[in-house]
Amino acid sequence: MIEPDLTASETDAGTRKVPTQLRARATVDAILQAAESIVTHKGYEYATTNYIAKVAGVSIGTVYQYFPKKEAIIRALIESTIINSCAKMREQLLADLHKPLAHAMPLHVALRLKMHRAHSLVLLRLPKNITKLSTAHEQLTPETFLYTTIHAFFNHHREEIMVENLETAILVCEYLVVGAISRYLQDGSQKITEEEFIEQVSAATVRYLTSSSNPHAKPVTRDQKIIAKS
Amino acid sequence: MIEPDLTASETDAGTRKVPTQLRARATVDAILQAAESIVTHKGYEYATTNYIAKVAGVSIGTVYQYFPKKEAIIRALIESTIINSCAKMREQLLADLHKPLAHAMPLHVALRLKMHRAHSLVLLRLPKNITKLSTAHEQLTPETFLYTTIHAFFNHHREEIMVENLETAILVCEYLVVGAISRYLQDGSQKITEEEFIEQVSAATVRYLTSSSNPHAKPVTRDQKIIAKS
Amino acid sequence: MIEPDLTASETDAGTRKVPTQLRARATVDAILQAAESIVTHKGYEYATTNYIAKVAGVSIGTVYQYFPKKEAIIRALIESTIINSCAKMREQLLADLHKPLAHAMPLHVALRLKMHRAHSLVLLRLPKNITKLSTAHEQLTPETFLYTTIHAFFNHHREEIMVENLETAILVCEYLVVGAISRYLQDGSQKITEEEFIEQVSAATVRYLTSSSNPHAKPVTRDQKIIAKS
Amino acid sequence: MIEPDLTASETDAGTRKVPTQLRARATVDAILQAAESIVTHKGYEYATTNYIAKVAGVSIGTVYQYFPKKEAIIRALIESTIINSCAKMREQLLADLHKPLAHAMPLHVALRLKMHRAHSLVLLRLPKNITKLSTAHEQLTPETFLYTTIHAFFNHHREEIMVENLETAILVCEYLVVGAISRYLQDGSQKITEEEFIEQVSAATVRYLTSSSNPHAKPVTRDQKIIAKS
DNA sequence: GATGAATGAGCTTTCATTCAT
DNA sequence: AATGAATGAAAGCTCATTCAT
Repeated sequence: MIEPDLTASETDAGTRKVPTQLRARATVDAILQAAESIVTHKGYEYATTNYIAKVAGVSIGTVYQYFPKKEAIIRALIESTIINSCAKMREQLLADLHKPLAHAMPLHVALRLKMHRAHSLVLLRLPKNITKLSTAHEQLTPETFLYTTIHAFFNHHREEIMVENLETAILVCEYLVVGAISRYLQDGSQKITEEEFIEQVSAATVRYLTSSSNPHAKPVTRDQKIIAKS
Repeated sequence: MIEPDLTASETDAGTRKVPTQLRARATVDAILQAAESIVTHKGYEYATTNYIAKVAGVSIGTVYQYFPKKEAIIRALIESTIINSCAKMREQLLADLHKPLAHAMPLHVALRLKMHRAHSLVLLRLPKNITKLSTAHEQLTPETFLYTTIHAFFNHHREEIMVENLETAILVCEYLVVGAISRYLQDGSQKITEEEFIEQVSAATVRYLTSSSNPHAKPVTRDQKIIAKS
Repeated sequence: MIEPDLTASETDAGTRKVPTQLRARATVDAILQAAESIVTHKGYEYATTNYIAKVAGVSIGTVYQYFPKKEAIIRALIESTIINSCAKMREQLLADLHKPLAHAMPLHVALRLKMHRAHSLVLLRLPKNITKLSTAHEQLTPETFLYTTIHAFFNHHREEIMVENLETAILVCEYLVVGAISRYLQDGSQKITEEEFIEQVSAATVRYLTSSSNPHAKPVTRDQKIIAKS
Repeated sequence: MIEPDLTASETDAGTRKVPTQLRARATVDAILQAAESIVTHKGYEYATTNYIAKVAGVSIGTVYQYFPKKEAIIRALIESTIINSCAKMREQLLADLHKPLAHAMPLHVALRLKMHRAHSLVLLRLPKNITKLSTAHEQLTPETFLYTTIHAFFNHHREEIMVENLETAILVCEYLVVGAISRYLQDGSQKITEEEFIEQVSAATVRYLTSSSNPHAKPVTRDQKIIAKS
């Protein structure tokens, strides 16, 4: 197991509870890491409780001391992965708030791709594929967690965006970006480099946002389009 | 497929074998339909062989007469679903070949959405989530089945498309359209109507294809395209 | 397993379902017998599903083909034991209907003792000790099953019985007889022979029934008592 | 018991050991009370060692400091319950020694009912249902504990009792009274009030004891008794 | 002594698969 | 060919017990 008193020196005069809690925390982390590792590298069907315990280096009894049922392990895994990933994405979104869309978007797509690559199965597949989990996880999605920040980000670029309804724009961008990343990751065939993928998807998203939403109605856009088309 | 030349034998001048083979075909279909129904309405975890047999109205022994293992049922289900769906899409793509992109794309997105809605789990989730199946199904995807047709379709609209590399354009469009549809279907929240979704995603795709690859250069892009194309 | 076509000759022209059902019936019986044997000879705590299957000579899967959960095995065991035992007791009670109480009672007590000896754990201990079973088995007791017959029996001897309230008499007799038998069987110490036990308990019951219910009020009885006491 | 001479050591002139032992006594009591509470209110199957520890407000390690195995907790619980209950019953039996049977019996039945109601599961069910305990507990029964006193009580009423063999009379009375109480308590149906139950069972017992052993012989019985006694 | 995290044998139950009929 | 009873490896989970702190 992981060293139980790594930080014991700092609270040596503290209660006995501290090392206890540290040890427990380490155990929980080991279990969650084992679960993620198995799900990612071998597939959800291999994530049996006994195997998770084995990989985590603890006994099955210990697993059940911290998680009442297998479902709870997966739930916790999804939760912590989403929270961690979203924290990073939120950070970046805020950092890039003042950059123009065309600069910020590729950075955002790149980070999201990185996040999804690292936790692809957890972020994309587990929540919706395990029927038992679905109900409880309807709001536990990266989208929900990021919504406020994304909204702020889009709002900050409101003038660049030609789509009338901002809500629709946000939603469709989410569908496009996350959907494309998801397909890209699932599609093992290396027909396109990561850099190009990021560039193309960002470009598509930015164009979607910055062109007028109705290409047949708005004169300004129409002109652009006519030019492009001619 | 299990009996690839079954329809061929139907023309065998009414031997005693025909009704037998017809019955076999009916049994196989019943099993596949039962499997799809269960996967779609109850979830993959409910698709046990015994339950599939029950829903199909045959005995478990019969199921194993036609499919050597459970995996084979799922494989056949995916295969037939993909083949059927792709046949329809191919048909439409060819029918719309002569319409401008901006007209054809929404029709295509709408049909794909319809196909995925009907067979969402089969088309999107089963293949990649059942680790054991993945290996054998790397090429068994709608994309592979549709590739030639899609390529023809895009080629036919080559002059409308500003993206230099057509392969890239095709790939990215697939990622965007299928990805977005997949996310939309998984996202139960009805934040956007189907019509609007189709319109927005089509618009995004068309703009991606028809805008110049460098969104910052104004009219020059058109020249670039001409240059690139010449 | 038990010979599946023992009686096949009689229904040889019958459906294929008959041997099937016979086989299934034999399996169910084997399971129930195994369960009773284990509960009786080793104790309820040894009645694990795997061990029951082993003793029954079937696989654990087979057990679960006939019983949805362990509880159901025990339930079925109690049920069939009670039904069989009560059928025999009912028969005897009716046969002895016309004998005077003092003759019929020892016969009844003897049979009940025999029944309880054979199925002591099942009849006496399982139903009330397994918390999960209690609820469903509140009316599934030998008393409930025998009530009508016992009532008829007592009614037939109404004139011999001095207890005013017949319901009370029946109830108290049940408590006394079954309770005493239960204690006798649990008490391994052979301080009294079975014959004497039967005689004494019968005597006690008959005296309880045939003496006046209020020894202080009824003159006839009182006289008897005064005589006895003097 | 675990500390059989604890009360003795309390007189040890207040050494440092006394508070320690007092605490130990309190801990043991807390554990036993927790065990009884769980067995009584939730059922034996809920009496896990961890849960007992929790209810007792001590750690599982502490439980195992006082009891080497779970069995020992149950054993001690039965023991202390029996000892306490029997002490009370012995007291009353001696107090009622000089009352006539017909007066003393209802009082005794009432007290026994009260004792059994309070500790029904412990007194009646635990000892015999836990196979592992049975062996060691063959003599650890209320009957064994009370035997001397009951014998004295019956002996004191010897002239009232018509049953020739006093040992038999005592045994059968125990079977009848305890058995009936046991059934009455298990039978949740309130078909009879407690008062009436006590009255009826007492009456039955008294009649059993005070009637001649041959119910068909009229007054002769008395002579028999005199003969038997002389 | 006291704590409670950790252990692991063993329980209930499921389900893909086999095989006698 | 069709049936469905039977199989048994393996899953999820419990709980008496141990042991480092």
